[in-house]
Amino acid sequence: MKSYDPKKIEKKWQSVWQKSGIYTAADKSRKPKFYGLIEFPYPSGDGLHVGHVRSNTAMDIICRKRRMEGYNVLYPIGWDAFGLPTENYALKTGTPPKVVTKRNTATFRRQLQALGFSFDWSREINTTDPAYYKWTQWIFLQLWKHNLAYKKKTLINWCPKDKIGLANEEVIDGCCERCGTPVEKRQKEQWMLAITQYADRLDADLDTVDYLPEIKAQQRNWIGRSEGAEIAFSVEHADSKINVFTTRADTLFGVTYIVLAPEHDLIKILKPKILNASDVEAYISTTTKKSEIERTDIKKEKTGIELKGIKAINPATGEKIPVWIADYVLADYGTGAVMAVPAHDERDWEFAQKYALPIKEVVLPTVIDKRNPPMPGKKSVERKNVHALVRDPATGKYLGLKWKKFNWLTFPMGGIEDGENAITAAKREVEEETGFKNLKLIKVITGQARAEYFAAHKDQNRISYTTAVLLELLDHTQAPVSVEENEKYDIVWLDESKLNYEHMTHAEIGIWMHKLAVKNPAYTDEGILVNSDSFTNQTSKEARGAIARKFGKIVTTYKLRDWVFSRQRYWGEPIPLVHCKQCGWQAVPEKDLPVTLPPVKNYQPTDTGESPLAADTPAMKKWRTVQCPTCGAPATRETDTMPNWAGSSWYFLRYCDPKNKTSLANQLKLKTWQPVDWYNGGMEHVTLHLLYSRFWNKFLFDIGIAPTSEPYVKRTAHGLILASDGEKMSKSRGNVINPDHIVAQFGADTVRLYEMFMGPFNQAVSWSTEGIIGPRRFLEKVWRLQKKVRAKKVHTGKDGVFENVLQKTIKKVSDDIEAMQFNTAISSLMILTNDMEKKSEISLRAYEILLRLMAPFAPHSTEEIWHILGHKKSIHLEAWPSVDTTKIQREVVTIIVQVNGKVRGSFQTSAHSSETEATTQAQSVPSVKKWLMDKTIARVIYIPDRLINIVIT
RNA sequence: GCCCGGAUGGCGGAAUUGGUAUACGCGCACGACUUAAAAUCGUGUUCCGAAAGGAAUGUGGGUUCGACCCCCACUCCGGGCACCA
Repeated sequence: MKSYDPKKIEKKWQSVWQKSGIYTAADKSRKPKFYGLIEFPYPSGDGLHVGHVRSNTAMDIICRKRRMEGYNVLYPIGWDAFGLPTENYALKTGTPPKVVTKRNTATFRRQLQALGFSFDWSREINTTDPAYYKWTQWIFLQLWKHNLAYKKKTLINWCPKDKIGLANEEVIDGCCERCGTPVEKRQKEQWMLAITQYADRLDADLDTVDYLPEIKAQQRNWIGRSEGAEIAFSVEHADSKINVFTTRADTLFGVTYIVLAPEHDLIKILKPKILNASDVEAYISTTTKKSEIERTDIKKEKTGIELKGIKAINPATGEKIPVWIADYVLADYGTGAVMAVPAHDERDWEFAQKYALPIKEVVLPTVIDKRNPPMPGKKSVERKNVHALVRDPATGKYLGLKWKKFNWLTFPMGGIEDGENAITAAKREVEEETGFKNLKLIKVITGQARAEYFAAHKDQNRISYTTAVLLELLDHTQAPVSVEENEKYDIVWLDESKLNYEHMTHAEIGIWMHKLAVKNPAYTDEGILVNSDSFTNQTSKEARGAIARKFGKIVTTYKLRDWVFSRQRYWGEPIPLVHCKQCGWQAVPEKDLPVTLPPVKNYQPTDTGESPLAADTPAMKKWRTVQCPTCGAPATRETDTMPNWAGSSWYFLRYCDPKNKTSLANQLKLKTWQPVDWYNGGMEHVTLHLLYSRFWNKFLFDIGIAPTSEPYVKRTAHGLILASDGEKMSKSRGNVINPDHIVAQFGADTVRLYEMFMGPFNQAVSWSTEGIIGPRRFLEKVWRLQKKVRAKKVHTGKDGVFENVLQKTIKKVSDDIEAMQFNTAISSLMILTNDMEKKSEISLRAYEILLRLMAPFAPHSTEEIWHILGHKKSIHLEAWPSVDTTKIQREVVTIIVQVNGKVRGSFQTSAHSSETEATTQAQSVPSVKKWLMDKTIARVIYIPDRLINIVIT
């Protein structure tokens, strides 16, 4: 037997597979189809990353298993090759992006092939190939024809370093996603795609797909669906109305002012009436000059300015309220105007506090005393109460009353009488009940709380509206306390840890403690309405709908914005439109597609931010000048290009028919392969790319091209591979692992196994240079098992006691691959291998089952052994082993014996023993006996075939 | 601040979802083979303890015959969103 030498066998099999085309997907087949997809790589100059290897191997294992299970599998590969790094490289070196791309894809192709992925290379695509981007342009034209693409002068995010407009999605913490430079705002005409028109479906249809829950959550979060109400506030002495969007219509009676975004249109209309117009203008100009980071910095203090002379009218109360502008209100969310309810919104509270605006409470926190709930049928009495929280600064303890007649522990408390406020009432109660009279007010714990309970001593239900006041003891001087009061309770001092509903009688205490703990006292939760006219005493939920319907209308808004689709760059798909002075924007006729990128000398965007295609050179002028397709007059091409999200928004469709010259893909072929059954990729793409491609697919579905409304049935995500220092791999840190090197050192099969074994697939893991030897040793062990195979070519039906282990492994590996638990699948293969190694000989049948189970993980070495065993056909065309579940059950089982929950021994017995049998046997186990001596058995818990727990007293 | 994850030996990580915690791999120690080394194989490897036994899954409580797993409170780490009204 030769020794295992991956260098000799891997190249050989790769070229055999390539020549025989065993991974080529058949457009026509009687087998069921399976479409497995990975995110096609961006062929960067750095070459393949070990992270690519991880995700590609995972889907490769799944696809290989599907083939063995009898599926017609499509596992395609291509290049998402438009984009900035290539263009920047071209800029630096003068090498045309086309050339760079060709070189990089060649490297990637070689690297991917060296890892033995079962891609159907005959379907390779490249987004920068004019034959491909012809259809990207075609799709754009369909969007344009359906009014989903429009040009709009808009404030865009501008990166001064890259000189490029960025989509909101490409701005991270106010900085450019690529280079980290703070982003500026610039006015620019941009092509936009109206993705917001699909917002509702993009959200709702998530219910129909099988994505990991966290992926759905992130998509929903990004779409930001929010149901609320739009309410119009009329402006005094003006025709204009201010529309606000709110999710809390129940707080309408608490609105004390209105705030407009500085960009709000109404400001210009109202300008003649604004008394302080010049100050207002000054404020607006300072805010628009602020950078995105400054403006959205949540920690900064809010600023604003009142529109003097303007009053809005609260439609619910008829009150005249001031109108402000402030940059904490976003122009492009909702209506760009908010109704401010400082009592119930933290931002409004902060603003009101700063500018001394009134605060009106309309929602009270409500508790029902669980220990003492209102009794149905008893009459209800309302009371206004005060609770006095008195702290002794010397000890930090709080004054409490331990009642003698009832099992109560309370604060000093009582009703607020006529002529009193909460503070005077609190001080009076403290003195009456405890005698302490020298008290300092710390604060009124803002607002009332509403509590419902049954007052047994009065046989009535109480609804109390209680204010809590925090006081501090100045000294221990005590006035005499009446005999009557003294008989009621003892004074106790309570530690802060006792201030909760478990120890104390007050149901409201949780509210007090919460309010004491937070800085911002606005009550933003739901409750019961007060001061709200006919809505008073309704719950927030009831009132929200009712008020919205009475004073406005119910609407849904989204955080999602339209997609900025223009880039002022060279290395992207030219937007296929021309502009004619007479006819306006015109589509390039379909027969003239693709609009190809002309060669240019200089890839540098102009300082005004125009694409190199707009450069003032004769060659570019010549490229730009065309005839208007409608009137024939001279017209000009659009010089903006598409973002690199464009090509990846529909590539999964092109794979179905990659060479089609007359349509983006043949309808029959699309129907054969769509939708993608399983799409795996990085978490970093689950918001943007996933959303954009779902949008394009939905649009293509609507116009009858894509066969399904959702492109992906199932979406999973892999974790990152970090360097051994736990940091991200990067050239600058010098901690990058090059797949070429490790393939050369250990072989592709070892690399594949290691990357699948190193940790849970969905979690980030650090690369370990030491750990990779484990999988290599494992492969060598499997290799050496060859010599233990008894009687080659003779199969027997079963393998005795060993059969059980074998069947369990088949089940475990099969299940684990489906759940992407590759690490435990490999672990169970190792266990089986270790078992086999301990035997003096193994059956050919058992060995071949092991090889077939391993084939998706280690395709080269298993193929080689398969042929050494005498097979002529590829192992990858063999059937996946099936489980015989009857053989998983064992006849003899080990039962664990516990005494009082602690393991004291175990015994072997036949399966399915009765409880009585098991109990008798358990009691006779020597190591158990001594624990049972002189003890009475109180109870026995028996889990059949597993465990018995004897409870003694 | 909000929403998702996560915390288990020296290290990466298992645990049938409430039933023997630490599978599998790395590392380490000792042994075999060898002139020697590498490779390979064998044995051991959570902690305390000579042993009997005890303790232990981030911390503190709870439910249970029994908790890594469920509940409550908290600490730390990672990811996403972030003035979204």
